[in-house]
Amino acid sequence: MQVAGSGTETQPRLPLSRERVLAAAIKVADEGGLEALTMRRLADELGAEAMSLYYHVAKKEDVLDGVIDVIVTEINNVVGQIDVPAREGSWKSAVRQRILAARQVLLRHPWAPRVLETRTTMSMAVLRYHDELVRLMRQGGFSNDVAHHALHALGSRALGFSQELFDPGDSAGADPGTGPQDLASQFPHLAGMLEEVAHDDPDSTLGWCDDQTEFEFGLDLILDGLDRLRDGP
Amino acid sequence: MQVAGSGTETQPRLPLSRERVLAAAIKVADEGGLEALTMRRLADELGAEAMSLYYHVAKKEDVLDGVIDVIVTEINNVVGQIDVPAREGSWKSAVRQRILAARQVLLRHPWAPRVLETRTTMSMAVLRYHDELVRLMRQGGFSNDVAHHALHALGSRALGFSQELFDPGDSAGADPGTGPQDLASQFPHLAGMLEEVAHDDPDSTLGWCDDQTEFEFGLDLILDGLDRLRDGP
DNA sequence: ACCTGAACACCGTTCAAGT
DNA sequence: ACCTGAACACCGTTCAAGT
Repeated sequence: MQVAGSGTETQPRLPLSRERVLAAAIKVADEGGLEALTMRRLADELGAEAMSLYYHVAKKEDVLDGVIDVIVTEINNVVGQIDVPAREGSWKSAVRQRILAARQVLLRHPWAPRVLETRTTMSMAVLRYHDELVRLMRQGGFSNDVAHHALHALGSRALGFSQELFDPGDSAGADPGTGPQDLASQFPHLAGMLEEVAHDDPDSTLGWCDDQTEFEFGLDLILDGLDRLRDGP
Repeated sequence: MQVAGSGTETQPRLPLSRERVLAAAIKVADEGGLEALTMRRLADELGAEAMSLYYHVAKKEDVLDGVIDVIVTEINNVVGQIDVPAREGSWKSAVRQRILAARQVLLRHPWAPRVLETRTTMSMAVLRYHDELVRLMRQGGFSNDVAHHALHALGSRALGFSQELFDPGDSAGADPGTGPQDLASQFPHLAGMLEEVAHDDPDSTLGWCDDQTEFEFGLDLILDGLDRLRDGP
């Protein structure tokens, strides 16, 4: 039902813009997953035709680039409100806090890491985020060389997620005998491990078995290792 | 030009099979990248029609599952030839060797990690690979609990690759002033770091800036950290 | 300037039909 | 049993045309 208006002003719909397109893209992906994000469904969300989008974005890849920029900018805003450490040795908790804050943002957009990984051009926002990490590490006493290694070692963990290829809590474990042979007997060490740790893990995050506890374990392992390397490789 | 044959036997082309389809899929992706791997081009490679593939595989996802299984099986074969450690404390080099061997296989299929990450069902071959890692860690004195954490901490590194969101050697660095403002002044800490490390990195591997040295640095950081946790969290 | 309809070249997949 | 042609529902994208 269209509000026809009184006279000459015609505003049947607020006009499209790059910002509106990107916001709608995030909404569509949040609600329907990444496979729902097509140009046609994105246009639907905006009450327009697919072809109209091309006036505001170059192509679909441009939408994906833009969407990542919006999300990482949000991360930068959240992270910018975290205090910089006063003490010298507190680089670790400062970096840790930022990474966990970034993670909180990405948890609201579980599809975003997959898009982030496929970007070929470096987003300004991603550069800014890492620039800040380097600053904190330098202030914490790192050499440039170790800071550089640190960025590589952290990899995608720097932005708050990690790739889990293997989900111990899912396919093996629990009830054995789901396969042609008994899984537990095919993979005895894995099965034994899972039996003992009783990996009950109801929170699946970011789509992989990558829950908060395990993420922090891996993160701290790396941060502790880096801490030992300060002031020299 | 078809070899017509002498009489009644008609073998214009060896018949399709799941194995042939998967082998062709790997070939197509190796040669043309992941975006080249469509059902139609895959059929072309086999001298058949796209629709014929569906007699041997259920759907495209099945092709991707199968292709990963083939590659990780190859990894398992390579890794199976590595000696198991005699000494007790050598778990680390045993795991390290396996991971670096897995990496060598994946380096020949740079598109494979991206497919691996999107699998929803756990491959038997991936289970087997991780079962072996757990075995080595248990023999090396790890508790099941720490071994479990270790798998999570390694994440995709266990199979020889890591996600690099940020490529210091690429967009920033080198010649400044490519953007609207000077990149080096926008990201001073990053620029300073890059200037000092003079990151000349001609080998791009797996498609990300994730070269052998940096991969091993991150891997060793994690393995060393794990070593300290043996026999207790 | 902003938006659209029709059209193009491609997808994955189904299904009835061929041998 | 194995393979195929025609067809369907969907993509991203172009381009000339509308306001």
